[in-house]
Amino acid sequence: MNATPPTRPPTSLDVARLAGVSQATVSYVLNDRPGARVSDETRARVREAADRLGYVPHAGARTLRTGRSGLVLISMEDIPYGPLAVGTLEELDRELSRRGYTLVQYGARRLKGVPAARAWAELRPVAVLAGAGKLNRQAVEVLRSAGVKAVVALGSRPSPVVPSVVLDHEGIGVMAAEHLIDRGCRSLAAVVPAEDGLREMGEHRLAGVQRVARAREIPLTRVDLPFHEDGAAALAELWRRVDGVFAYNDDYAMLLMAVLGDAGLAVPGDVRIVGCDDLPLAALLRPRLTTIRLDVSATPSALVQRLEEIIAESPAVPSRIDPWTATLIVRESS
Amino acid sequence: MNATPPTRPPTSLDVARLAGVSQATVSYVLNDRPGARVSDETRARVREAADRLGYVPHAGARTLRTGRSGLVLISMEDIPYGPLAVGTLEELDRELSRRGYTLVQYGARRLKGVPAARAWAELRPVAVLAGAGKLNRQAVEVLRSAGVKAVVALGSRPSPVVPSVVLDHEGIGVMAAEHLIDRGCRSLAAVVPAEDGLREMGEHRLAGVQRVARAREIPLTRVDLPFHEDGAAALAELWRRVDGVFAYNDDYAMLLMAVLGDAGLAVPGDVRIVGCDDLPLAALLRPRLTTIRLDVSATPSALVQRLEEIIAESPAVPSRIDPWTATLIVRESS
DNA sequence: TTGTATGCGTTATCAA
DNA sequence: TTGATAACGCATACAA
Repeated sequence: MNATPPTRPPTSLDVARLAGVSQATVSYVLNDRPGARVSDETRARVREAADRLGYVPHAGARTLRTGRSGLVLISMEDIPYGPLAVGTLEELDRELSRRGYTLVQYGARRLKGVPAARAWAELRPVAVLAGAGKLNRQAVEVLRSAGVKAVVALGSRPSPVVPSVVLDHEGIGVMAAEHLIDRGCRSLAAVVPAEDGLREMGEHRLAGVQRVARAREIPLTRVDLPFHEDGAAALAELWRRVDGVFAYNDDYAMLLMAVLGDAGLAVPGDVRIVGCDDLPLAALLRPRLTTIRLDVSATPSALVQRLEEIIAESPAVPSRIDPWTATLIVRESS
Repeated sequence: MNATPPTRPPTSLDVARLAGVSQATVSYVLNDRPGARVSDETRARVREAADRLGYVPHAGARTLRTGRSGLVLISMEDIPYGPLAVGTLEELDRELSRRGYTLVQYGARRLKGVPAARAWAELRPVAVLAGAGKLNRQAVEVLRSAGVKAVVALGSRPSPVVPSVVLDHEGIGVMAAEHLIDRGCRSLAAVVPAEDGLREMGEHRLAGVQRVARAREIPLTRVDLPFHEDGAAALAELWRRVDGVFAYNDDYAMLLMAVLGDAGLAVPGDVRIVGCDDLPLAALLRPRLTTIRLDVSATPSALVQRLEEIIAESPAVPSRIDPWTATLIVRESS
């Protein structure tokens, strides 16, 4: 059993010694600074020495010296789950690292009474993306004061205090309602999930449905529903009174289709259902499900571009609010 | 429009000045070091000054000074998606932050030819969790040399070079096969997904099915399948030749149920199907789906405990390999 | 009970 | 072309 080699990680000074140059020269070569004029031969020696030692620069030291960490923090909890979010996140990561930033997902729980924003601030990130709910005035102030250039909210509504990436849940409700009414539905229901993480988005989608229903004078029933068959089945009477349901998302839509089938109702004959998310699974249903998909394909690059603008201008107080909106696509497959 | 206040973030020295004490005292108070004896009155003054300034310590500087970052890195790409992974990750985060560590999800793509491990090493994390595939000998060497105490692989098989969290995919295949055979199936098929991210796990699950089939002398057909109806439907002949299918997971199981239904085959009358993952959605199917669930509820705390042991012992070369295995639960709901 | 001094690894300024 | 040298913010051994 070998004794533990308590070897320190190699530093740029170690590299310098091995290459027989000064430590400053190492820094010049490895960052190939434009201004520095170092002979090709020296460069090669430095590079080889770094390789041999397995030299890896110390991010903390660099951040301390330069004042820039290059970190972009995004909070884990505030990203809705599913294939859409995963793909978007990967694209965002790609886009950011192309420009020299590093995307890092970070927990957003408060620990021992310390608000999450404070933990984020310790890393001195250049930008923070987090749920609108967590970015109250105080949190933003902590971040700003720690030198965070860009604070961006993620949510269903624009944040009053920082620029926001808005997922247009109301728009989803609007499209769903119009779709159903255009196809002859005259009595609507809209599901609001009774799950903690989903209720808020559910209410925003509901708001969109409400707007259309009111404008077109169609009665609308709000249905608060946990994701269980029993609860949905218990509402059998309700389902007989309506001819169109916006099910919140595809999962709920599938739940309803199962329950309505059990209750002897035909879909879409007796009741039309619209889901949301365009889940691959939903395409397997018989009959096929009509669904609404958020098109966020353009969001990552647009977001990164705006981030760079904000970082460059570095406005202490944002002069204006700039919500972005993802666009909707209806995918009708019945 | 206010001009940008180019205010530096406040430092502990700023706090010291405002409180009328030395910078060292600030450090003592804010970390309440056991050894330091500071009067309650001074403590209060320091705390108040820190609050007033919105002082947030600089993680990079602290890391540089102490040699410990407290960061635990986990690669984003190597976490399979879905509700199970999300819950596990949250639990892991909770568990780690209780012990003073900070979990951070980090991209695993290589950027401009720089291997991911090098980017991880720059942050000087205390531990790195990543897909077994990314932790080859060289990557581990880079991490070790950068002072990473614990490197842990995530995968379907124990890594030969570092301790591993093993998700027992072979065990899943074994259980599925035994389940089917015990219920009278005499001709099996097992799906291997033809998607890049899934194929490997598919092969491991298949291996388990194969083992059982061979032992019990049951014929087995391997079915490589992309997630499309058409491909599955084209295999109509195959489905008629078997009476039991392990569908890889619940998504594929639902795909098969749709296709088999279209082909006029009864489930489970003509063909039995076993899925995996225990998706809430799968419970809605008629007939209900038999599924296998990995029980990883104990994994986070066990993992963190082992991490601390490894960090404490700090073995330069791991003296032995310690795979963990998640346990299986069959949830039969037909 | 508190202050002084030092060093962590890096980048960047200036002089040689 | 390259090499000293200082400074970033913090924690800590030691002196007062």
